Amino acid sequence: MESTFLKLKENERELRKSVLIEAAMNLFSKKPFHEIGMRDIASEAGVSAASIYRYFASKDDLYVEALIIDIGKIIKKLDEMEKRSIEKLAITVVDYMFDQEATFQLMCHFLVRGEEASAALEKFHSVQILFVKEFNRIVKDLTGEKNKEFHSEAFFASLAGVVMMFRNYPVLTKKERRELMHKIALVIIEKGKPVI
Amino acid sequence: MESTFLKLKENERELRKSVLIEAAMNLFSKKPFHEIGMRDIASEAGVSAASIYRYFASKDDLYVEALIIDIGKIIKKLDEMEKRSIEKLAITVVDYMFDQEATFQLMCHFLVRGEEASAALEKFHSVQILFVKEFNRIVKDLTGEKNKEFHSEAFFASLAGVVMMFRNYPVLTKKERRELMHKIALVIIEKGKPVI
DNA sequence: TGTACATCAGTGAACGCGCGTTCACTGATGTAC
DNA sequence: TGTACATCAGTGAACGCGCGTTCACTGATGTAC
Repeated sequence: MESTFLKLKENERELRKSVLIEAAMNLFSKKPFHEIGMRDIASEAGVSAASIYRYFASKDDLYVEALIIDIGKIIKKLDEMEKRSIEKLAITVVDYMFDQEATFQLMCHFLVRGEEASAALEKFHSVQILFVKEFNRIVKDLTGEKNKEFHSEAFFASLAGVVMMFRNYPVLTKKERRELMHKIALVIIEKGKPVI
Repeated sequence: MESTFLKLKENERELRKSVLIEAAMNLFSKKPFHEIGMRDIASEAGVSAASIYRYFASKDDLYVEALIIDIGKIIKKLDEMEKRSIEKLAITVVDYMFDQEATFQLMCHFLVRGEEASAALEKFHSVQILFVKEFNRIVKDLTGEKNKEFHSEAFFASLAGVVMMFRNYPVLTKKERRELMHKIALVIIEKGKPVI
């Protein structure tokens, strides 16, 4: 009985956390990443900034948990993808990173800062490893080949680089940028031909 | 006579600018990118923070000019490379981005922030286009093929992605990370085989 | 040669702001006896 | 049933700090006549 109550409370706590995380994720598409502060997230969620610290140790801690949930969604999306092919995988990944400002910004936020060695960064590193493994599994499932592990790592890293490089590419419209990224993604996976 | 004096003055001004830029570039390897402020750059250069604003309109303006100079150096380095091959090109690019913290951070700084539309960002966009063209030229010179333009774009973007993804990859030592990145870079250019 | 003026590098101090985070407190709910 | 106590979500206000940038000013150098 007691433990059930405790569990309910724990669930409720998790729910509250995810409300805060979703508020943050919402904001990312409304406001430039670097202009978002704790007060913004709080008011988006309808609470005070101080409240957030009941649930997260720091801003980076909230961010890393947000990214974890988001990565879970990507993995799920890739797993449930219909008519799976390596081309479709690439397009889906590129589109996700292009459209979900939150995902991309959070990913860069943690990837680009090295050093520092905070608790949040350690958490991120665990997720990073986990994601690489999951992505590798998905690629393996798809190709059936016993390809060496670093191939799928090369694959994802390349796609990430393409999105980073061209998501704000000048002159082009958003639509053209998307098409360019798709084109390049297909170049990357083009089989049996020189890549460059 | 007058115009000579004016020119000398202009030269001196450019020299002073480059002193500030070099001070900033120096700092990037000493201190995490996001902890560097105008006062740091100023004291590294031996002037006051206010002085910087005699030469640069803003922090981002200084940064973008620093990046321009750095990109010039990369292009020069790639052009002067001995025993040129596409493999060596890849390794050189990867190493440069891995070792020159300044280059990598500045590149990400401008690539990741979109929107905003500041004067500095517009400057960056010109350089971005210019760099893509130069890099394309180098790749073309090297391969001799009439490869389509987006191939060299795919190539560089992939390498950038690899560095972003693995430069702080946990568990591994710095040496192992470098080796991993080299390995992946070679996978990316591996010809006549499936990329993934 | 001397004097008045213009130019501009350089600066210390301050402005103004916003940030992440903490504190002391309230009030609601559940628990113990 | 009532009372004392514990727990904890939530908060307004403040802390403390550092940032990019501006301002009013000094002083050196060059120019004009």
